[in-house]
Amino acid sequence: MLNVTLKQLRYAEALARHQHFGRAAAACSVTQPALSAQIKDLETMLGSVLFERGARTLRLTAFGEAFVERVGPILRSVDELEDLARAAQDRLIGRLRIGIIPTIAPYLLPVVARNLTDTFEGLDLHVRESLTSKLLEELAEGRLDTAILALPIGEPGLQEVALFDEEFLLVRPLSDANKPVPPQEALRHMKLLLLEEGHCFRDQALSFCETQAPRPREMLDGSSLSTLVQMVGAGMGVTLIPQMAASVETRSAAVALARFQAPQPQRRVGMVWRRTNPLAEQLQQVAQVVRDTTAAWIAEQAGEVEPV
Amino acid sequence: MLNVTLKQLRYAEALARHQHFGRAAAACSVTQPALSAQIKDLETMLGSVLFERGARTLRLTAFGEAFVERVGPILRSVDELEDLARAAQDRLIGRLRIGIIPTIAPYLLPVVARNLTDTFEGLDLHVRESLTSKLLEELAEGRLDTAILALPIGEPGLQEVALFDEEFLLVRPLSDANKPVPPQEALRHMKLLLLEEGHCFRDQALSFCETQAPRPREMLDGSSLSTLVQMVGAGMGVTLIPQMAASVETRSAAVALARFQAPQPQRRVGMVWRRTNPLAEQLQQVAQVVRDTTAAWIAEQAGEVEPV
DNA sequence: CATCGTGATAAGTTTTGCTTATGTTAAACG
DNA sequence: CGTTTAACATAAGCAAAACTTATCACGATG
Repeated sequence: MLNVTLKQLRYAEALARHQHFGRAAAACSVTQPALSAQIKDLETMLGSVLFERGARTLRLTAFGEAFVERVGPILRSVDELEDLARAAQDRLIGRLRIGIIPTIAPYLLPVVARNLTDTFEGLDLHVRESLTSKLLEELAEGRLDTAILALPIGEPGLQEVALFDEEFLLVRPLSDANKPVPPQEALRHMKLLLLEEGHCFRDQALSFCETQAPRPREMLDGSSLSTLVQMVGAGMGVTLIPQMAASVETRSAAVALARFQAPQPQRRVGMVWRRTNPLAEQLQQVAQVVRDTTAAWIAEQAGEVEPV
Repeated sequence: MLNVTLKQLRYAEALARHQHFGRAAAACSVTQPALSAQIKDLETMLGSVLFERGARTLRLTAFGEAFVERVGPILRSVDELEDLARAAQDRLIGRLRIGIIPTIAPYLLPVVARNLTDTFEGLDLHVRESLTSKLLEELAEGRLDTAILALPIGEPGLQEVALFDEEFLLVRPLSDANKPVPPQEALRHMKLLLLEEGHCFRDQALSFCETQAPRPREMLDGSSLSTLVQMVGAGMGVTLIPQMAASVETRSAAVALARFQAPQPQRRVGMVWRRTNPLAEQLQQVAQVVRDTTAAWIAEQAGEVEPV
């Protein structure tokens, strides 16, 4: 089998340009015999002579001309390849596929997406909104680079980093606004509206209410926090929402927000990725951008709810 | 400077295809450490990881995917390069630029061109018709591969091979058809029509007539043998034409052909090329095709002129 | 917990490729 | 017409690259 090397192609191109072994060799930073040998090897492999050596002239054969004509584009493509690498090595660049759970995505995305694409110029951000289980599956299959969800996950193959903690707030009908905040244990007797099965936020809420066995009879499942809040506004019950959703979701509903006394329910939001992902360092940078973006924002939203 | 090799690109492509170091290595006919090392070197040079190694899974990084996507076309181009060489090595193929002098071209070309393109399938024949001096110049400059002209040339850098010898015939007005053929020395007193300056055939004719100094007064210069013959038919004088031109040029003119007694004037037609031309062997084959084609043809034309 | 699959690493050997020095050939020059 | 010069080929020696075999390390799996 033939075994042409890029070196030979570079030498051949130089020789074609300079029409002179010595100068071509100098241009390639090697000595003339080195270049001569490579050209000779190349010609031997090809079975045809590329260069017609005269005593004082060097000229391409017809075949050599056709050959060199094709060599140029090849070498340029290889150079592009090296450029591609150089462009990618320092900062995160190109496609980043990030999954976010539904109780985070709509609130986090608007403030974070802009900062990410500003920080990482040339970043091609792909976001997928799915339940935790599906995100973890896609992460394992390599169809996602990272995911933002509620910690802990506890998968051994996944690296977890915390982004921020946030409280859960009680959402009541506006008519209840001035009532005292019920203690934790009182919740189990109230009509608690929850997200449908599969949302981790549902489990976290149930956990806080110390309601071991879900009682489907009494709870209407909503497919989004937005729906739940509207249901509360209609007097169908109460619900919990994470703090980051508060200002958005309660703006257009007749509901009142209340903060629980300690122990306050809360969740830890974090980012995960495969431990084997070589973009780990860049993903840490992404995590930091999210942290920086959300830190002030979370605090600001907390101030909107009087501590009751 | 980066120094990516084709070998690395081939290994990377194989690894991307097989998703497995061992199998990719086998496909490349090397051992796994060899392939591993090359991939590692490649990644180090690029400054980015191409493959994400899991314990049981191997997956392309986003960068690796973009990289391999570009590698395919490059490797295919290189393979095409090797195909090009294989196609060219056995027989003459591709462009052949051949120069022919005007007193040969129109007669030789029709019978030879067909035979050449039949013999050398895929031959791309380019013919240039010029005077000897211009042909030699173009040959030296590499703008022609070979030339067919009258020998000898005597250039040290040129290889000469004979193709055939041919007589010069006397062209007289038809009214002179039955007169005896004038002896060589009588020609200098006749009104001899010749080609314009620069044609070697002019010099050869003059040489035969032993007319050292051309006498422009008495000679009208024609730019082609065809014109000369027509002038003879109009009674303006006599001329000489090479045998191969005889049947074509005298068919439509009121002239008579006559063969000289010994010593008959003649010329040797041959082929020349640069000694450094690597196509020498193939050019010898071309010469042989021309010889074979013309041998019978010259003899046949000779029979048309009675030996007087 | 032991085993297996898989890639990384180590040591040793072959191959490649480079450099310096010298040979060869043909054109150019006096 | 012999000498010089230009230019590529060849030779010898050496350094670096690349391959092979053998072994290690690690995580998944039963």
